[in-house]
Amino acid sequence: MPEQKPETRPDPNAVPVAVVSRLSLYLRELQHLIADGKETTSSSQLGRQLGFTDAQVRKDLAHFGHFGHPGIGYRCDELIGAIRKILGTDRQWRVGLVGIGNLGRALLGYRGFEQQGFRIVAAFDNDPVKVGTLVDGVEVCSLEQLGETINQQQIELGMIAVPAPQAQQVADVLVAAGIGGIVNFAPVTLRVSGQVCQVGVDLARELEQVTFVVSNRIAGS
Amino acid sequence: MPEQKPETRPDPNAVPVAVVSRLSLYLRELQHLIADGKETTSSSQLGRQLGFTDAQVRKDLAHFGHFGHPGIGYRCDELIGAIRKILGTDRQWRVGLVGIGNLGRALLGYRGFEQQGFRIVAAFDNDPVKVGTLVDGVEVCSLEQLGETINQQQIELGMIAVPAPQAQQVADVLVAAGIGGIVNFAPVTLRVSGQVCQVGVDLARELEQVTFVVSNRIAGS
DNA sequence: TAGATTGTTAATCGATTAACAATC
DNA sequence: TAGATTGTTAATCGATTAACAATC
Repeated sequence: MPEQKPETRPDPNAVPVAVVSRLSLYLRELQHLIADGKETTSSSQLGRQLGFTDAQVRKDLAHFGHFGHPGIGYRCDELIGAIRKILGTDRQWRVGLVGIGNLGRALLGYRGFEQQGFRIVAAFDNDPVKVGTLVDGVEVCSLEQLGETINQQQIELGMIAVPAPQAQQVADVLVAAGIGGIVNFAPVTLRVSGQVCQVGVDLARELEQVTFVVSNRIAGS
Repeated sequence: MPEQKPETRPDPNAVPVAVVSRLSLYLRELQHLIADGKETTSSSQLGRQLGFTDAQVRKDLAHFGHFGHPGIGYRCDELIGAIRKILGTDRQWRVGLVGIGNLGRALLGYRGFEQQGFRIVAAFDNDPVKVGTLVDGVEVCSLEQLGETINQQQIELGMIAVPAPQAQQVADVLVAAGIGGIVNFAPVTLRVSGQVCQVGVDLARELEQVTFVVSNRIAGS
């Protein structure tokens, strides 16, 4: 009797983070292709546009299943659906935003989130002047209500946009409230339980990557 | 006669980008240590706090010189100076910001840039209502003045915070004006001349990295 | 069919880690 | 000195690329 063919559902820990990060890029590119009226694409086209080899594109996708059609390529809409399912963005995610300063306000107003399935449903700040006000249609709550609201509103993801010194204690509250994952915009490395996924975004750091290249290019040439 | 010992100035292309990206993290951590009154640290301490091995910390730094003291470790202020020099942030950089929407305004107000040596000296938008106004002390100029102003104001770096469909043409103008590097916040892959360093920051993409982990953790456990 | 393109294996390449002599 | 920690080499590990049979 043949063994039951096991579902190709790889241990997510076995998938390199670099692969997942490229998956998002493939998704963006496919969305652009669809917008341009393209029905299908190929690993070499995707690779060319993003600066990868065709082999890498195929290998990355092969981690998760067979999405292509030999001789044809990939159907854009099919692959978009597949990648969204892999990334978990085939549904809406309820997001809580902590810190309504300059950056927080921008995140609240940023249209790019909704397009990809993210909805900021609650905002928090400890400035009494801001609490109770409506920013982009979302009411600002006090930080004291953070844990409580996470549960009531069924918030699954948190974004931290508070000043660096406050970021860790906000993270602690989010974790205690059972948040699933955190995107942290404060320039500190957070210590969170291994149960909670954390990604850090440091805007100045991105600029530093550029200055390294620019400085050394000028010096070297 | 002994050969002139060549300056340890490695081909910047030979330094993996991952190393440079960690350099920024070391810098942040060292700044926190200084703020806490610490004078010295060690590769194992830095590694522990950031989640790397001690060997990796030493190897990364060894790409650029000998900054440590055997038996002692690293002097925080010394290493901060060394890393800033490597990253090129031992001086101020003049930055131009294109796109004064939600995100652009936040970038203008973000304090984290100045702390690391970045100064936004010009802002651009093609909305006539915004042109001429003052945002965070910076006058908003028309996009038509972009190329001209880059040169007059000696702007070396550009940040793009316009909607995705306009990002490429903004990048083209920046490149034509001789910009050194670009940080792009629009969710598109820009095509720029190889002479210009480009880094992309896609906020939704960061969230997708989190949802991947959260989705699959829940599914798997 | 001929041409195109996938999924996958094996080979290559590069990055991380472990270990240790040199140093303070 | 003994203990601590670096810088560096060699060994390991993992990721990328090249190549090609299978497929449409």
